Amino acid sequence: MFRGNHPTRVDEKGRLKIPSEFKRVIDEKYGNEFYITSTDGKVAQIYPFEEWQHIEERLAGLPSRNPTKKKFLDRINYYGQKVEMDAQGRLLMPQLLRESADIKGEVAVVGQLTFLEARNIELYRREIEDNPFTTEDENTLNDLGI
Amino acid sequence: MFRGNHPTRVDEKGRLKIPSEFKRVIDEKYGNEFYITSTDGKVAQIYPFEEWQHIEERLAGLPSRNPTKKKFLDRINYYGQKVEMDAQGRLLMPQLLRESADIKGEVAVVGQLTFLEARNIELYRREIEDNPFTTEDENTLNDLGI
DNA sequence: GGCGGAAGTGGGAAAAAGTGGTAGAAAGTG
DNA sequence: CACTTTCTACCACTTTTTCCCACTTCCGCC
Repeated sequence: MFRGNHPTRVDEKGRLKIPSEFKRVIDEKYGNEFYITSTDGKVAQIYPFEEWQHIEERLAGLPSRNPTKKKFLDRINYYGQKVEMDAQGRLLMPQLLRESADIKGEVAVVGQLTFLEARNIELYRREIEDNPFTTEDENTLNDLGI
Repeated sequence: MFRGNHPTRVDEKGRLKIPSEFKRVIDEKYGNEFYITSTDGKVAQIYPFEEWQHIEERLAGLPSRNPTKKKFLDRINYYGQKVEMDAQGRLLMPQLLRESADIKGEVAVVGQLTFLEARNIELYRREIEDNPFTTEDENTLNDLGI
C-alpha cells in the first residue's frame, strides 16, 4: 500500500527516481512494469501493471458505447504508456505528460494506496496554499465523522 | 489516551524525541509505526498507524466526489509520510513539515487523545497570546454543554 | 548529598539511495 | 543501404540517510 508524499527528482532525460519507500513495496508486491497515464494531463498516475490490468478488466465489463467510457479511454490512451523501471529504480516519464504536467526537476510522488501520483511540487504547493482549509471545512469533516 | 503538553526538542537531523509520558502509552497500546501529516502545514499531526488506518477507512466510505474530502486528501497527502520510531524513541519528521511548520529546536507535543500534535513552541505561545479566550467563547462552550 | 536508573542528546560508520555519464542499440533520414 | 542522431540500458561514483552506540544530564530515592 502506497502512502504519503516522498518528493524526488526527474533528471533532464525525464527519468523519475522512485523514492525508496515506494520501491520497497514494489519489489515486494509487484514487478518492474508500469502503466503511466493521466485523465487531466496535470497529474501523472503511475500504476503497477498488475493494478492497471484490474482497471482494464473492469472497463471491459462496461458497454463499449458508453460515452463516459469512451471519453475516459481517449484520455488514458492519449497520455498513457507502458514503462519499465530500470535497475536504478527510475521510470522514463512519457514525453506528453512531462510537458503537460510539467514533470521535471522537483516532483512530489504521492501514494494513493494502489498506485502513485506524480506532480510538479511547486504547482502542488500553490494549489494547497490557494485553497486554504477553512473552519467550515473542519466542521464538514466533523459532520462526516472524521 | 494522550493528554497535556510535554515540550521536547528536535535535533538538527530533524529527529523529534517523544516525551516519555507519551512513549509509555505508545509502548503499551501501539506499535512503532506512525503516520505524520498536517491539514494546514502549521501543526504536525502524529498518528499511531493503527489510529490513522481508522481515519482512512472512514474516508474510504465517503463518496469520492465530495469536495471537502478531496481538499482534505490533497493536504494530508502533501504533508504526509509514514515514519518509524527508532530505538531511542525518536521520530524523523518529514522535511516538508519541518519547513512549513518550523518544527525545529524547542517543540510542543500536545496530546489529542488518539494522536499527538507537534508545533513550534514559540509560534504556539504567540497564537495563544494573540487570541485571548473571550466571554463569547465561554458562552459557546456553555451552549455545547461543557 | 550522593548514588542509581531512566530519559535525553550527539555523533559516527556502514549501508542505502541518488546521480550522472557512457557505450551500444535502435530508429529515423537522406 | 549507409550514415546520423536519438534513445535506452547499464555501470560506477558520490552523497545522504539510517541505525546503532555511547555519553551526559536530570530526577527520585536511599
